Amino acid sequence: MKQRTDYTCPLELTHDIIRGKWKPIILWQLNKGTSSLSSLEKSILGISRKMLIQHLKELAEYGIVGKKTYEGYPLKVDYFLTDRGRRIFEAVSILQSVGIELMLEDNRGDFLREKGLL
Amino acid sequence: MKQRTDYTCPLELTHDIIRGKWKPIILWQLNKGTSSLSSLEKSILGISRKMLIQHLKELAEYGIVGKKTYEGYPLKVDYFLTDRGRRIFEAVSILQSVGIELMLEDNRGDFLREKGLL
DNA sequence: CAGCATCCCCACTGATACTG
DNA sequence: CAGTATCAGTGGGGATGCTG
Repeated sequence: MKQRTDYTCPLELTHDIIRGKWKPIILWQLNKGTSSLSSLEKSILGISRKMLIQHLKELAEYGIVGKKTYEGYPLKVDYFLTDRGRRIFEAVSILQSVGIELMLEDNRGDFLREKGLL
Repeated sequence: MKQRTDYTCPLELTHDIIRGKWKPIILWQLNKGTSSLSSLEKSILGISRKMLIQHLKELAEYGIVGKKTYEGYPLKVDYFLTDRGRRIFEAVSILQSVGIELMLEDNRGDFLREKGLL
């Protein structure tokens, strides 16, 4: 993600980092314990492998996610939330609760039930 | 902002709403009490009037900001955070603290001092 | 002071195919 | 299974000028 050069506030820096379309849902899945590329890919509706990797890399650059690579075949890599990632997750968690509220108002309770959120 | 059609999670809905480049800083300024278009414009470095209005409108559509128009000339309009907006502000507030942390690590303490954040 | 209309660019994203 | 490379589209956002 492109970073702006003039800031009014530090929050713009963080926002530029997590603006990416899939960033919050990636953090959400990581927090749930999903840790491999392929399981992340399967758990996130509509994401492509390219974007998944790109977003994970950006999140790692800013110390929001960590990565552990294991030796040998088949290849195995675990992604996880860092302490900082867990702090950002708190913000994502608020987005989730507001999202549920918005969907309820919009008569999308069926979706929420499907997902086991109601 | 374009909304996706397939969701893994309600948080993606909220994220699509606040993804806009200036949305968080607008919420931040509104929470500080900045309420008119022109004062918002002046307080946010780099924003254009077009984007400011567009983002305010989108935030209003989802009940995150409210708008009060006064009669008479000169025109006067006040924007403000709704209850929902204040909840989202909690998330923005987390972004702010992480942003400060990131800037400190990146030796940008001078910027923070200029802004009175240190 | 508040807000709308247009034109235009490029950054973000998606699709597809290939490699260790 | 994890990751890279390339090409193409599109819509988000910047600039500018006009209106109530």
